[in-house]
Amino acid sequence: MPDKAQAKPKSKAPKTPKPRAYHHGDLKAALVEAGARIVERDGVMALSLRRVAREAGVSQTAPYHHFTDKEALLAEIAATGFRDLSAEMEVRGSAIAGASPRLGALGTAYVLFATENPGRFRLMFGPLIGEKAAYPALLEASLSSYQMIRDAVAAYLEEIGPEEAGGDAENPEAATMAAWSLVHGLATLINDRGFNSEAMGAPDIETLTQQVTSYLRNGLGR
Amino acid sequence: MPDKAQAKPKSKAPKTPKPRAYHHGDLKAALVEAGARIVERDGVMALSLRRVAREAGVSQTAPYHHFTDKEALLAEIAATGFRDLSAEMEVRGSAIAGASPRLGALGTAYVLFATENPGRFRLMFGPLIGEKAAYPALLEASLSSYQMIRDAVAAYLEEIGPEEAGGDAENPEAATMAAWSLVHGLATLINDRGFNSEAMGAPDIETLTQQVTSYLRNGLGR
DNA sequence: CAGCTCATCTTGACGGCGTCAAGATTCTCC
DNA sequence: GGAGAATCTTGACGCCGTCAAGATGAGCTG
Repeated sequence: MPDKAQAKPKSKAPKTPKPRAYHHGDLKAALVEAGARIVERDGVMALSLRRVAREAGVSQTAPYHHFTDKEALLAEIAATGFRDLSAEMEVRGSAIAGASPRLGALGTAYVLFATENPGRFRLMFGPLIGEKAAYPALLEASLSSYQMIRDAVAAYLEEIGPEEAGGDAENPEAATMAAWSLVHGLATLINDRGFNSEAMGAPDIETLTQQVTSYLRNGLGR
Repeated sequence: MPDKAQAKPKSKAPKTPKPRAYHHGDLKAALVEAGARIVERDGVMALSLRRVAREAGVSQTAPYHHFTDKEALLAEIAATGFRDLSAEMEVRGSAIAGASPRLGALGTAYVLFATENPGRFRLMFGPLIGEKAAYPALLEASLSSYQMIRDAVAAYLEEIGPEEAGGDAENPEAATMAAWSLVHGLATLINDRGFNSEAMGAPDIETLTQQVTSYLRNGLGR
């Protein structure tokens, strides 16, 4: 690497404005990105720390200066998955007026994210990360996704009114659990298909999701 | 290298009534059993082929005479999981009259199996087995579990009558997908908890399951 | 600028892993 | 009882996660 002689604008600031830029630039982010690429390309089981380091162009032990162990790197990749999931739900849901179709849009976004990013989805919920709550960034990102669904469920319960929603209007946790469970189970079963996904009469994933989630909406609203 | 002049097994049964009893007795079943024990005791990630062999008292390569590779052993363990799941659903559901409570009993059995056998449950649906359809025994066992749920859903749709069930009475696949998705997602989320399972107002898993599945039943029946 | 300090990255090594190759042991069957 | 196949063992290879020790370069203080 010849020219890295690029000097930063020393015009000011004894403090570096960038967070960190030592030898590599930003190896931590590069490792997360390389890991996510491997997971999606070759599957969860093909991801090894040495492979990630190789893909990032550094030695095998370089990651240990940014992550305490392999699991910590996996947790960071999973956290980016939750952030992307939240972003996709935001994109698909924010433009839609009406709590019921908005809830359906969130479910569609959830299932679509899972089927378009199966590697990271398996990482986010699979057993490769033993204690997910041990990683604050992962916990926060997952709670953020949870709250997006919870807010949509609460808005839906409020829209249909208290006499329809029963006591759930004030405590939407159980209804949220049902909604998340439904889309999460559907996404998991689609991803681990091979069982018989085409056997049912649903042409594509989007309509299948709406078909399945409609059961819950009808149930929620009585 | 020192003396292994230990007396050989003199317990010489002339005719083995069992299907196969060569050196070990029935190593294949012993390996599956040891593997399931390790998975439940120490988690999915702690299961290695060498460890299973050690636990069964044989050398590291002995399993290769009964399974083509590690994944094949995992698939066999997962298949026993599906068989046990079907058995538990049978036990809980068969004694119950009425399609609606019977469907609820199946859901409860499903979630209880997942929470009582989290290791095997993760094996059955996690990413450790790449192509699940590549193992006939696993495929058959999982299809058998699927059909138990499908039959219960179909019976329920028939009980509530065609005008309530809509067109689903003749093709219960979508409704089955919804039912399976709901309990499967709930089981997964409970097992990977640490997020916030106690936050909602459900005391134990059984009532939580009934609470959540009641949404779907109300939805299915109108 | 000199020099210190520390974060960063490297090389080398250790034990455990999945799996193959080759040899030893034991069962089945004629 | 002997042939052949099934079963199990020892040994080895390369990849893995991770630790220890050293090299390199950035930023701070004087």
